[in-house]
Amino acid sequence: MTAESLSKERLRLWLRMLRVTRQVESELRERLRTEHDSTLPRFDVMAALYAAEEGLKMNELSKRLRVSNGNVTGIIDRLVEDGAVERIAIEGDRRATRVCLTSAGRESFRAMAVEHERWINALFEGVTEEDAHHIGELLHRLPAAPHDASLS
Amino acid sequence: MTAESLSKERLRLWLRMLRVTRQVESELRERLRTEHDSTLPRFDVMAALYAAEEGLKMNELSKRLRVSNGNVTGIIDRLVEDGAVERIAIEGDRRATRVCLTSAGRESFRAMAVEHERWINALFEGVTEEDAHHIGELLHRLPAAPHDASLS
DNA sequence: TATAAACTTTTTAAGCTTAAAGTATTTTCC
DNA sequence: GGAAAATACTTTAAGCTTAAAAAGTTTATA
Repeated sequence: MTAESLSKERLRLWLRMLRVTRQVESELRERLRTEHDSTLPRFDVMAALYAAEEGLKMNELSKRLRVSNGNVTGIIDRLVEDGAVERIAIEGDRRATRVCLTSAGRESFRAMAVEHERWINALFEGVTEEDAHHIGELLHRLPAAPHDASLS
Repeated sequence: MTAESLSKERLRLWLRMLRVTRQVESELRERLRTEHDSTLPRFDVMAALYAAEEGLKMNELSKRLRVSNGNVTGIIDRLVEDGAVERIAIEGDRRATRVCLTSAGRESFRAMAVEHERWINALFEGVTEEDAHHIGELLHRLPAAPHDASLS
């Protein structure tokens, strides 16, 4: 195979991945909106906080989700308004704040997470366990393989 | 395998796809910005217009890119400002407009497209032609497989 | 031919996203 | 101790994104 055709094949693969990912994101966004009055970014933030027993600092959240600092500030602002999250001062460092789910936030997340997994399972109906495993392996060879295992 | 573990495996696959896709998008966005003073949405729109000899109506563009009408309006507004695109009245239907790349727009897109393919090829360096082909096939089983071949 | 329905696009309001600049605080190190 | 650098976060400006509403135009139909 020529380098030419390899390059084209990789480009095709990328476009296909992009299309599938956008479609799934769009479905998730729609359902979070209509069924939970929420959004995908909010869900992502809440998932990260749910997994962290003691909450996270803003910059940890930002690193973990790979989004900008300012972006996290805005999303947290809104989650605080909604009563799902609280900012807690950190002893001995007045620059930073720790962010935690409130118990209402935890409850709300649990409800979304159960459905989220159901939605994904349905959307990926055509994918067998073997397929999933196989694609997963191949994805490791793609960019952004988790250099930091804690982020994957 | 239990339905339980299949569901978990699919969820893991989704999260991995999402991570890879976001990483690649982030790289592309960064390079379009620094090297071409452009953005990914602009690139997508220009790609669609480049492929359409006679340009496209706004709603065709919107359908093809799977983004909202209002979104397309804004992107086209900015491309028109930049002189990359022009709106052309359609004979016999004063509701619609046809949108075309200007020759400056075509030239600018060509330059970006060449590099874009190079970037993807480098980012997907670890993927052989076989892999690419294989994942591509599997992706057909995922949601949003092109029901309309003209959109893939 | 009216007028209702459908279509095409833009506008609006709200939120997400980034990079860059700004503010405050802590750490480094001379 | 004090200046400089690093760190943590927020603000700002610009653009992307959506859903819903609005405005104008065309088509269907009664």
